[in-house]
Amino acid sequence: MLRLSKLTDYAVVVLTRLDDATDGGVLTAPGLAGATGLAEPTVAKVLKILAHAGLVEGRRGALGGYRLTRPLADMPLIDVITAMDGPIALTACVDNSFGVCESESTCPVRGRWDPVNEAIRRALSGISIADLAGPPAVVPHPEPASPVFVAG
Amino acid sequence: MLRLSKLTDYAVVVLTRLDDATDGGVLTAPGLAGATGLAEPTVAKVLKILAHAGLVEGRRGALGGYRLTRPLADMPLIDVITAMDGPIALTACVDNSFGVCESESTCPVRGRWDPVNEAIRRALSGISIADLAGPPAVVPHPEPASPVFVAG
DNA sequence: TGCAATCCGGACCTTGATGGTCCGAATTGC
DNA sequence: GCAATTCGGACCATCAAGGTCCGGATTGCA
Ligand code: SF4
Ligand code: SF4
Repeated sequence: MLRLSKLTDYAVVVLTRLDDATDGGVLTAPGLAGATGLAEPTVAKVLKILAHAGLVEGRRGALGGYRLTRPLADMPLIDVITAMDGPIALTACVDNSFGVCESESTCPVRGRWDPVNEAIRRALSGISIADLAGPPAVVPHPEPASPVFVAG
Repeated sequence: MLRLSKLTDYAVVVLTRLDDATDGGVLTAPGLAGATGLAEPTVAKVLKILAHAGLVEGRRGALGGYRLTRPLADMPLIDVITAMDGPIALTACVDNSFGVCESESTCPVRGRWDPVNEAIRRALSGISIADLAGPPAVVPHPEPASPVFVAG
């Protein structure tokens, strides 16, 4: 259903909670688990992946924990999605991938999905995590469609 | 990876092939399978789902087959995705769904995904199947981001 | 110096959805 | 009446995602 993975969803929740203590302090994985209501191993896994992508920073040892590397306003949503779910790729044939699709030779839409991917990437790049956690942002219907393709 | 299902991809392929004979004629499922290089049962399944959604029309009996109900230019991509993969729903908490998420009570981003869904829906509504099958449509980078949220 | 707390990395298994296949029933043209 | 074709549903296999667990490394404290 064009649904992103649960881990990505949890990542956003954890990131917003992690914003509660950004002033030098760190939060532990069990602490975040308790704050978010998620299972501890799951939160730990999410934090590990986020740390691997550089979105959060982990400090080991006693009094260790996780800390944001950037304010949430400077963290676009696409970065989180890319970190958790991998790059945006609606179909198997992206960029220059071969051999993944059985009918790549006779397919008339071979490589035509790239603009669609670009459109979604652009839509997701304009949204930051702060927008998802901030005040009840209103959607003002800015423009009807902003067409991506030029009519041939 | 924010990837839509293969069936949706195949649906687009079948639809573009189905456009080859729209002038009253119909195409059979095995014929389309041969033209697309996909397995016959898979094509049949795709056509059944598309027929159920009203995107194609099936005629039974001898000399039966499938036919497009609309030109591809009037068939936005989101209709095909909705027909195959169901409605666009990035997370479990869409609109007014309860009980699906375990941490729906303590989640700070509860319901905040709806604008994101809207953004993607809008991006996908501006693209038709004809754009995917037509000439090598150029992407002109119309606007940088077209922000969905208003800065609070 | 020893100990406890915490992150780190990987491997493992379980589950759910998806993809793919098949068969019987209904319908239409000859 | 017969053959051809779609229609509808059920069925099973496969795969990736979700979730869990353990050992090792690092840091602060007594
Ligand atoms: S080659 Fe065609 S069928 Fe294969 S993944 Fe690309 S668009 Fe889909
Ligand atoms: S309530 Fe929160 S955690 Fe649950 S699906 Fe919605 S955004 Fe995700």
